[in-house]
Amino acid sequence: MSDVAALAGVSHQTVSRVVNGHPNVAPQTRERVERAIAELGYRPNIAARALVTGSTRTLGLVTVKIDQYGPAQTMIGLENAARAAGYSVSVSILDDATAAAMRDAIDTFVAQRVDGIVALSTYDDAAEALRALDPPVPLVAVQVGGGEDRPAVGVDQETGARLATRHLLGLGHRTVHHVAGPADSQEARGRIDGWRSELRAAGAPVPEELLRGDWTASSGYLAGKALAARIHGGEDITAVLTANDQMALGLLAALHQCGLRIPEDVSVVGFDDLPEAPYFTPPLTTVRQDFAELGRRGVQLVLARMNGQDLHPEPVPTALLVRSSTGPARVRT
Amino acid sequence: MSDVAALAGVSHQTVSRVVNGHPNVAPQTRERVERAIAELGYRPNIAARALVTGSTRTLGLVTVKIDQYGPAQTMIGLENAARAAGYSVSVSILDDATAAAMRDAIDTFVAQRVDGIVALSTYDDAAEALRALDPPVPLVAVQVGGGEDRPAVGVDQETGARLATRHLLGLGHRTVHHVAGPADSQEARGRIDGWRSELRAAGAPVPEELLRGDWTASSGYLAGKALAARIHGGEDITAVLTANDQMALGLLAALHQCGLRIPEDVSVVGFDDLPEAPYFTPPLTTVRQDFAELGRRGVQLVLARMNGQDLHPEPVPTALLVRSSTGPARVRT
DNA sequence: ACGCTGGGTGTTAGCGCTAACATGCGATCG
DNA sequence: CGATCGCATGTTAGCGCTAACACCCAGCGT
Repeated sequence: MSDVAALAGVSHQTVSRVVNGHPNVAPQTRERVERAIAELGYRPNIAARALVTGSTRTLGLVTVKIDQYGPAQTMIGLENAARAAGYSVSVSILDDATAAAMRDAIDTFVAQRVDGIVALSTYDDAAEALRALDPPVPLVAVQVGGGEDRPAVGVDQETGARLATRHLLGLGHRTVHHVAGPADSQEARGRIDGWRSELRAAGAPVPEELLRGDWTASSGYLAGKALAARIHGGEDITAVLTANDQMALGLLAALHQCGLRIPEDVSVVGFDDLPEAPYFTPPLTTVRQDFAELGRRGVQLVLARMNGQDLHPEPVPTALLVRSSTGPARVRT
Repeated sequence: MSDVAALAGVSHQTVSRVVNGHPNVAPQTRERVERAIAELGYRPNIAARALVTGSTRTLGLVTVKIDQYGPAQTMIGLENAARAAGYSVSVSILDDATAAAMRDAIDTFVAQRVDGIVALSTYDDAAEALRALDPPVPLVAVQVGGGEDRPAVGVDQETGARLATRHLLGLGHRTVHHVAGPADSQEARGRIDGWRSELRAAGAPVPEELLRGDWTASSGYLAGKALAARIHGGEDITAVLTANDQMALGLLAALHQCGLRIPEDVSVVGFDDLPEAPYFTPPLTTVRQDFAELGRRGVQLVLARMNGQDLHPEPVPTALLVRSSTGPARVRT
C-alpha cells in the first residue's frame, strides 16, 4: 500500500480511502491512485483489514453429506447469495454429523473470525450439536429443524407431502403408502407428517407399516422389492410416495423387475425433482423443492442476524409436478 | 491473548508458544497456560497470525457447474484432503466459465492471501483464463487439461473410453457410436479421442457423425431420439457410448419410447458411475471415475507446489463396470 | 573460580490496514 | 473582513499476533 501511495504521491490513508470508495477524495487524486494501483497490481490485504475492522466479510458454511443433490444445490445457492452480498464462503464438509465434528468445524470458523455461520444438515445429531453450541457469531440453521431459539430456514416439507398424497388420492387410490427417509432426519419426518395428516384429513386408512430408506436408490430398490412381494401376496397397494427421487428410482427398478407396471399397477411419486426425473422409466411425478431459494434465504437470515435483526423467514414452498408415473387407480378385481 | 497471559501469569509470547506447540516451554507453565485458555475460551485470531506469518493456511477453490455429480464429488475430496492437511477451504462457485469471472474469483483469493488455489473445471474458457493469469500463489488445475506449464491432475479419460469401446467391440458389435459431451470440454474430447483410437486400433469403422450433448439427461434424450430415427431408417447402429451417465439415462428413455430394447437392440455404455446407475432401466454398464481420489491428488499437487516441489501426478485411473445395458450384437437380418 | 552452554522466559518491533483526529485551505456568511 | 464551515489530505495509534533478540539462571568443563 505504501508503494502505491509513493507512486501516486499521496499518503497511504488516501490510498485506503480510494480502495474503500470514500466520498471525500478529489476525482483527479482518485484517478492517480487508481492508476498506481493498476500499475503495481496492488491487492489490499484482507487479513490486515480484518484485524483492524474486526470483520472478515467471510461466512462459514458447515455441511454434512453434500453428495446428495439437494444439499449440493443449496450450497450453490448459499455461495452465490453470499458472494452477491460481498461475502466469501469458507466451507467445511463433514463426513458424519457427529456433535464433535460439528463443534470442531464451528471452532475453526470462530478462530477464522467469520462474520456468521450457516449450518446445513437435516440430521438430528447435527441439530443437537448446534443446540449445545454458543459461538460468539450468529449461527443459523438451514433445513435443520427443532431449534426453538436457533434461527432457521427450511422447505415446507409437510405441504409438499400433502400435495403429493392429495394428488394420489384424487386419482382414486384407496390409500397411499410411504417409503420414508431415515428416522433421524427432520426432513424425512416432515414428509411423513404431511403424508399422514393428508390421509387422515381425507379419511383414508393410514398404512401401519412404514418403509424406511436412507435416501439412496439402493434403499429404494429394497423397499420396492418388499412392496412387490406384498402386492403379489394380495395386498392392495396401488400408490406409493417415496421421500426422494433417488429412492423412487430404485423403487421403480424393483417394481419393473417384479413385473409390475407403472402407473397401471402402481403409481409412484418422488420428492426433490432431480434434473433426471423426467427421464426415469416412466417420467417421475414428483414434488419440486427450490434449493437455490433455500440457500438464498439462509444467507439473508445470517446477514439479518449479523445486523441484529430478528428475521423469521417463511419456509420455502414446494410444487407438485405431474408426469407419467402416476395414474388412476385400477378397479379392484 | 493478553488476558490469557495475565491469568496464567506469563507473557503473551509464552501463550503464543503454547498455542503453537513450541518445544521450549516448561511443562507446568504449559499446563497453566492451557488452563487459562480453556477458562477464557480463548481462540487465536487467524487474521492477526496471517498478517505476521504471511500464511493463512487457506486454499482457494474455484469451480464451475458444481451441480454435476462429478465436480461435486471432487470438491468433497478436495475439501477433506485440505482439512486433513490443516488447511481451510474458501470456495467460489462460478455460474459460467468466463475468463472474467475466473479472473475475479482468483483476484478475490489473492486479496484473501490464500496459500494456494485449485481450479476445478473442464471447460476451455476456464482453462484459457487460467493460462492468462499469473497469480502470486501456486495455482493448479484439476481436470482442466491443455496447460503446458500449468500443473494439473486429471482422470485418464482416454483409457476409460477405450475400455468401454473395447468391451462393446468384444461383444461383436461392428462399430460403436458416441454421444459426446460439449465441444469446449477437455474431458469430453478425451473421451472422444479414446473412443476413436480404440475403433481405429480394432479396424472398426469410425462413424462420421458425432452426436453432441451437454451432459444433461435432456440432451441425451434428444440424441436418443435422433439415433432411434436413424435405426428405424435402416442404419446399422447397435452400440452406443455416451459421455456420461446422465445422458445415458436420457438416451435410454428415448430408445425405450421408440420401441427399442436395451440391450437386445442397442447396447449402451455410460461414463461416471453415478450411485443411481445400477437402478437405471436396465442397470447401466459404465466407466467409473474416482472423483474423491482426483480431489485428493489436487490438494497433494498444490501443497507440493507451495513447497516448491515439482510434482507431476499420474492421471487417475478408471474402471469398466459391466451391468445389463450391454449385450452381444444381434445378427443382422 | 571463570566462562560457556542452553533451556525457559520476557521485550520489542512490525506485519498492512483503518479509525480518529489534525491540518490546511478556499468558499461562505454575518 | 475575520469567523466559520466543509472538503481534501496527512499523521498517529493500534488491531493481535509472531520473529528476533535479550535476558536470566542452572549445570557444566576447565
